[in-house]
Amino acid sequence: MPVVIACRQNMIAIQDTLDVISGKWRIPIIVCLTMRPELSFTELKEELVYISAKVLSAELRFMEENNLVSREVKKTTTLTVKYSLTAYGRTLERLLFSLMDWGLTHRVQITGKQALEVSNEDYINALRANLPPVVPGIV
Amino acid sequence: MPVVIACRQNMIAIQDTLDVISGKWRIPIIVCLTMRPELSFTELKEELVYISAKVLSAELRFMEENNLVSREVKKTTTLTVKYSLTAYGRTLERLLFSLMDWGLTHRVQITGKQALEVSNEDYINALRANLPPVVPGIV
DNA sequence: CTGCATCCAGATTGATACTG
DNA sequence: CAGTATCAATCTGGATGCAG
Repeated sequence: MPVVIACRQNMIAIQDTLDVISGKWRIPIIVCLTMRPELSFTELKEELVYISAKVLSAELRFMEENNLVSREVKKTTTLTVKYSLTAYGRTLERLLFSLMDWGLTHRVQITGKQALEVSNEDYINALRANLPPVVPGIV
Repeated sequence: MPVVIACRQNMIAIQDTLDVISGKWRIPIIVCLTMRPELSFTELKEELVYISAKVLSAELRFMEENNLVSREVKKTTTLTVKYSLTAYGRTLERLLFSLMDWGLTHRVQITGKQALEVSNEDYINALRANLPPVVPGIV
């Protein structure tokens, strides 16, 4: 039996996790909500700089369905909605550190340099232009 | 300063790792080469069941450029090329177990069931139809 | 303010056919 | 056997405009 069939349960589990954290904005959203535990839709949108309302909305709903984010409507004078990570959502933190550690090592492995230095400006431009600020041709 | 800017170096590191392991076939390829440490192009293609030669070729070259896979040409009577994980490629293993653990927990969290049972046949059909065998609407 | 609907562009993956 | 080239489909993310 092919390995890809025999190991399917394990690979599906890995893929499930990747599905939850893949995409252009999922990691940034999680990091924002980690650093600033409660944010409104507009605050999140400003933190994320170039995300569109449609995409932010879709991502937040996806994360809600996955129990990672809680959505709380505040009925003050003006309607606001507060988003925050659930306790379960915070279990992703350890995983993100593991991913970060490997990624930092990988930069060294591939480029021989200690870390990638990206200026604020370059990073903002990369976000706008929809280009990841990575070493061209590698990674 | 927006969180997404202030934390850019960390997020880039996470994204670097995700870029290396994301995509339909990267995880399956790594798992195949873990279970069977040396495989030819055709053997790999058979293990992966529905991958096309073009995609397999592109993925292997990408992984070679990232030092994860080594490519060795054997000049016997007939040309064969053996692929295997490098020592560096095997450093991904720990990460994959972390991803797998979270994914298994996630299934329980979302569906309330201990694990997803997918038959060989269903999994093969999903590979062919280009559909991940996941819970519809969730994950 | 908080989103949804529509339409659209670019990237990813695949099918098919062909080469050294 | 080990790929490459070309063309097509599908998927993701985005721009714009509108509504509760």
